[in-house]
Amino acid sequence: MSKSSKRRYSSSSDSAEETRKKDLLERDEFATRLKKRDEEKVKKVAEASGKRSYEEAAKRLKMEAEDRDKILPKLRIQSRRKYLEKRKDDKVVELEADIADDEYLFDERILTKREKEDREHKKTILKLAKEHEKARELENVQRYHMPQDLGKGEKGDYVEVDDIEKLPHSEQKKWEQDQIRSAFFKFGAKDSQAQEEYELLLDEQIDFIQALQLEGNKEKKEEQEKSEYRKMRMTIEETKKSLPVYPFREPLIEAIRNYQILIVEGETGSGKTTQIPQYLHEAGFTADDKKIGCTQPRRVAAMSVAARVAQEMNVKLGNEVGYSIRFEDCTSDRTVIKYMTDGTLHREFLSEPDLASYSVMIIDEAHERTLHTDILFGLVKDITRFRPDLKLLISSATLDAEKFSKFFDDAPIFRIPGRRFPVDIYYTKAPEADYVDACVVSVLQIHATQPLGDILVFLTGQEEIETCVEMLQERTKKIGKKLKELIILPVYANLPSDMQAKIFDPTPEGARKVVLATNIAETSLTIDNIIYVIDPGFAKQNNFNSKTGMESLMVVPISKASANQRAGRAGRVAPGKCFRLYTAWAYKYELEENTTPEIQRINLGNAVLTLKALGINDLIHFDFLDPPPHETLVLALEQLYALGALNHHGELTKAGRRMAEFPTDPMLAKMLLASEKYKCSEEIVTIAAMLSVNSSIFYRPKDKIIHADTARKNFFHPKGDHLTLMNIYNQWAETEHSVQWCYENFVQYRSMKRARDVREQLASLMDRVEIEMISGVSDDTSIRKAITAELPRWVIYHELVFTSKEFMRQVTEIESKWLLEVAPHYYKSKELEDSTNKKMPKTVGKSSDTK
DNA sequence: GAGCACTGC
Repeated sequence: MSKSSKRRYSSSSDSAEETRKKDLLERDEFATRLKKRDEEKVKKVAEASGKRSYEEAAKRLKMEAEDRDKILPKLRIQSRRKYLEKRKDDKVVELEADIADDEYLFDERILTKREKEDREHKKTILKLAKEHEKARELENVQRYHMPQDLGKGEKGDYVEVDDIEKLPHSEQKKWEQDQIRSAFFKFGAKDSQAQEEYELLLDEQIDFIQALQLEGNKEKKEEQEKSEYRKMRMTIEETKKSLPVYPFREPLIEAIRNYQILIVEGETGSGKTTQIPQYLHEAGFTADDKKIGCTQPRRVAAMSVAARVAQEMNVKLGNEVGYSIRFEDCTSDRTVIKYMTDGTLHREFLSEPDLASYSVMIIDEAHERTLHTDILFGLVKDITRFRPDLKLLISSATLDAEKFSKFFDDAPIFRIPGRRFPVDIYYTKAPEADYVDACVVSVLQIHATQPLGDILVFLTGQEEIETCVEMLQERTKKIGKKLKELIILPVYANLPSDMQAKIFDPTPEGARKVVLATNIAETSLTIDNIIYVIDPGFAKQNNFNSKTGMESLMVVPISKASANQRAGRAGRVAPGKCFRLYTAWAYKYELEENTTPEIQRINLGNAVLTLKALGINDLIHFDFLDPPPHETLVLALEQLYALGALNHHGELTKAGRRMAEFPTDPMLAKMLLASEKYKCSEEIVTIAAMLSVNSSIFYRPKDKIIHADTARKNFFHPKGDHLTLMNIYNQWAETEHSVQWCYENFVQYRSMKRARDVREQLASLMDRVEIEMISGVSDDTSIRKAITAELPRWVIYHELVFTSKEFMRQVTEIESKWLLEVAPHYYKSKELEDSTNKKMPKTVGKSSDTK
């Protein structure tokens, strides 16, 4: 190195040092501004409601109700006028879809009898809407299925037939109702005798052998006797006392007082999720304006549990008891019991790193080991060290408790029994080569030989399910009317909501329902009346290869824990049977004990950025329950450096601090920031929103593939998928977010609605990170330049996925010189020239998502 | 011409 160049090097390093210092200073200033903003917001909320006693609050509620009654007629006229001005049939349809979606949300725990009432109710609403009245306020009332905000003793115009019945149900209520129904099930000699002759109809059969029983702790007889009693209407108080957790109330409170961290081991149906926060509230843990927090892995769970607890405590949802999930914060300054999703708490850490407003934090369903729950373990463990007053409860199903206890410095384990019926487990004598075919045979075999009761089959994906549906339809048609009716229903996340809802329709008398489901039925959906489970033992799993940076979605054998969870689905209503399409030997020796936790399987870009923003610099030594692979962390850090979120010291830059505000992959966050420079923030926000609804925009049913694909071609943009996505969104927005439009174009309304929600959230976050929303100033090129910031390479792909082959999803063509413009710290011009000579892979520059 | 388990922010 020559002297002059050496000098130049050192001087440039000096200025780099200055830039770094300046950036860090700006970052801290930005962080201070954010904090101030948050504090002002909190202050405003507090001022608005003030510190009121309980009586005052009740009084105010009543006054509010009176006020509203006064202005209600006025509002009605206003809303009617507005409605007439902008009369669109779409609106009515949209309302219908909204209701359907909301119903779907809650239907999981809803009874068949109720569904009828629901449908009636929906019709009434639509009728009303069509009369051009109350449309607006109905929308508000119906949105969350909340009881109306009325004073005591008052009745609203369209109060639900039975307010209590309308509320989402907790596990416990479900249990109670299940008991009633189980009494009606027909298990009799008459059935099996009559069906013996059908066995001859089946040309093939699978030999199953019973190996063991998944133990239940309730005998059927005992429960059936009890069900007579249960049929009588129980008061809330009686119901609460009948829960398995109830006898443990005092010892549990005692244990929580004595120990800072407690592992609560309890099976489903023990009532722990709904009762423990109430016990703690009653025991005075919410004094001094402190809250009890409880995290759930799923949105629906957070909402429905909160609703149940509000009902039990006889308060309005959102006041003393509330929930907070993305897009929806249903809490107030009076909230003392707050249910939330684990991801929400993770985000909350950014504005309240010490959880100062909580006295107790409950991490529920810890055994599910979601990414957010795993990160929370490390964060809350850290906090308990400097906040001795914070109580921590880790609630989990059996088996994992010991592990949690060990992680949390040998915290004591508190065991609560659950309630479950026994499930007989059957294995095949020999391995099955084609498990889809084996499923079909097993279903027919059960249908022909076993007493009535619905069947749940676990398959791996949409295609498999569609094949299986076809095969079953064909076979049952051949057999004809000799067998009882078999209702075949598919369910997977990408299936439109109205079709999903069909699995909740009651099975007609004398018929049998068979539900073909993905893993969605393992935890997310609970279907009534399932007596038989068929488990081929496979699932699709996402895996991230940090060496290639590629994600893969492949069919893998499930774990023992997962197999037992599936079997348990048969024992909710009555004693059940689970048919495993693998051998007992395979179960014992080939299946893993537990599914690899998510944190070890996925790209950690966003997680690492959030942790950095929380001031955790040494991620390699962060206290993980199960640490992610070293390479994954390194790759995430490298990627953040490439995006300019970290400087070469590994410190968070100002850009990084801003990026951390977005609940997206860091690549997308960078793209959003870059839109400022290229004056296309509106467009980029749309694209980011569309990208984050992850490729479930198109609905592609097997029988209408051609139609669906033609419809898709209409949106094609020659410059790439990102712009195509923007086209789709804009066209949809132009139709005023029409449902009809979605149907016509084979676009999933649910996904589009979600994109709209995400878009709104991103837009407000843009304001938060001080970026103006600009549109229409720029052309395709600047939009594509901004996209380039997403990932400074030659083609921009949003995802790299290995399924049957390597796929780039969402591809946009870019020019190599833009890389230099966007990421000068990462690319040198020489490097680019060299590599442009190299032969590109075939897919480069081609659009993979829209052909 | 190919394909996309499930969540969550």
